Amino acid sequence: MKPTDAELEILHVIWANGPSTVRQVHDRLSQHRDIGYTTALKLMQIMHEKGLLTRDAENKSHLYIAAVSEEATQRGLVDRFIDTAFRGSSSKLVMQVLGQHKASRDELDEIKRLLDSL
Amino acid sequence: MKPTDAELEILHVIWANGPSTVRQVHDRLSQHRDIGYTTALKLMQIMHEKGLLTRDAENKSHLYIAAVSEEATQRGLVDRFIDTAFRGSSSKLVMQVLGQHKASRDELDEIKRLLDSL
DNA sequence: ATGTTTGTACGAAACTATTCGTAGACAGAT
DNA sequence: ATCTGTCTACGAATAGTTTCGTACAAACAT
Repeated sequence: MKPTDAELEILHVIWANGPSTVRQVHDRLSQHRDIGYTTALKLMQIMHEKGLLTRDAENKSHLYIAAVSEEATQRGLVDRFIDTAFRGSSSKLVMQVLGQHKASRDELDEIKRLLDSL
Repeated sequence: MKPTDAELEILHVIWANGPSTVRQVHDRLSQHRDIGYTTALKLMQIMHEKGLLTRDAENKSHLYIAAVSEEATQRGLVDRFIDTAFRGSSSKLVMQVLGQHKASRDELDEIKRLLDSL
């Protein structure tokens, strides 16, 4: 249910580009780090078994499709992260992030708008 | 450098209670979940090897002391989390958290104050 | 038709995290 | 002295992740 780090990398590629072949995903990943083609393939096969990806095997090169949405996945990850790293305190996490990372003025404004609506 | 989930559990206990024996940590962890005494011991020994804990071995029951601060540890975890789960967008993470988790009015006010100061 | 490229499938190695059993040291009680 | 309880140390089983080598099938080019 919880994607591993390597699985998340692949999900991000597919979320960004839509349904993709192993070749396409591997090409993308290779730009950032060393990873063998069969490694990407194996990961995507495992993700298929786990239900993270579905696939269309009509053509020789199968097309892999995200079976989980970015939103829902991130929600689950955030939940877990708040529990393990911040013992359940979401506001502590927010304070940490805002104190640490510089967001652009636009982003800050967007956050402020959201805050006012709560 | 990056504590695992089980290691974080232990760090949280020690951050909260100060230097502790294995017995004390285990008693605390047992309240929440099943965990053998020797499992806690082994984890804390490994954390000692890794440099996450130091220890005072004067007495028979060693006293384990956090070698990393809660702040610094969480900062590292957040950095990594933003990268892997949100591809570097800290504001997306904040939006997610605020949209999803209800913080108290006081917490929201505190966050707003922080935002205004940025 | 044969060799090259491109793909999937399978299995295993390397690594890490988690778990606990067993052994042995040591202190205190009888 | 010996028994009991508490502690550390050690090692090993298990499970999950990440990695890739090897094998084999299919498509394509010559």
